Amino acid sequence: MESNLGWLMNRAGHIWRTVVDHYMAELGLTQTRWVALLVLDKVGEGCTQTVLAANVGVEQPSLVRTLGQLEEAGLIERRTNPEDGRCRTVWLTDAGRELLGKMEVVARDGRKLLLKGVSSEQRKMLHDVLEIIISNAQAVLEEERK
Amino acid sequence: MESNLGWLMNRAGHIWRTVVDHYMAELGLTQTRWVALLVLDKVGEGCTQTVLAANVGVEQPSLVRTLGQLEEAGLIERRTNPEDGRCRTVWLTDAGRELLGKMEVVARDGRKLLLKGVSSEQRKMLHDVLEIIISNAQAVLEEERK
DNA sequence: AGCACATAGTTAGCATGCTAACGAAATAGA
DNA sequence: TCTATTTCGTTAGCATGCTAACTATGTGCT
Repeated sequence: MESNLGWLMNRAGHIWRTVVDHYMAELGLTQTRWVALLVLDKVGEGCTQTVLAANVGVEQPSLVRTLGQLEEAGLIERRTNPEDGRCRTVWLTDAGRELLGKMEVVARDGRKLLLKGVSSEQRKMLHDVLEIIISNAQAVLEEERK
Repeated sequence: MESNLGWLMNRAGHIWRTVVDHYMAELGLTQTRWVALLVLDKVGEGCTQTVLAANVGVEQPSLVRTLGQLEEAGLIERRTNPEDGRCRTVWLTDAGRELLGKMEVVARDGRKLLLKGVSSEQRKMLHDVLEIIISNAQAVLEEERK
């Protein structure tokens, strides 16, 4: 019954990303890159790479590579931070902002397809439960780190 | 509000796997390998590699590598199929079955930690909603394939 | 029977995730 | 003040996912 909830969580998360990626590919973006862009927009421009990595859900070195690619593609830029020489802040370029507009349309359309047959009540519950699970997981990982 | 449901789905699926993996590592297993073993058990021994790959949620070549590793570790074996020379069926060895027993304990404990604070009603709804989403996604991918 | 096509598994090579280790800059403590 | 530690970004190298292409076997059409 609930013995495969973890299993379903994984499948659902993975296949969701695959579907959206299918459409994002038409914009010339790979999964890694559009995820980074969307999260940058969500977190807010000017954040540090560490903060961005944590929100994307990858380790810093993984993000460094992706940001390098996005920078090379002229979608973002990294600026040095006068207040803290260790950090570099991340910003969208005009081209990046323009692309993001298109991406949001794609993400919304994908969401609509994937949530077909799911009531608004269920959506709300899903949202809440997912947040609980993520919070629990973070607590566990935090605890284990010691 | 619901604009980041896809985002949460992904995070939750990913972090769930990370947490369980944390404990599975103590059994000497990597994420890829324990997932394959659990799914083999769920789908049933004697299935073909294609069926197993579909259920694990990876492409065949990815699974081939993993099965090679599991076979080398003496946890599974691949047998030729007398009825269809193209297929090879996958079976657990005694060592594999024994390890699986331990893995199920780990998976159950992990699930317990991750679902803390989630009511049984919410669990049921989560289960149903995830199945709807997966089903929708499969339909979309199927459609796109044409 | 024979030829085109489909299917299962595999191999090769690329993309992307990770950990480990490093340098530069900030911070804390003697 | 100056030394040890922490933090941020990076590089290097390994593990694992993917697609493309190949071989072997089965299937279907003529």
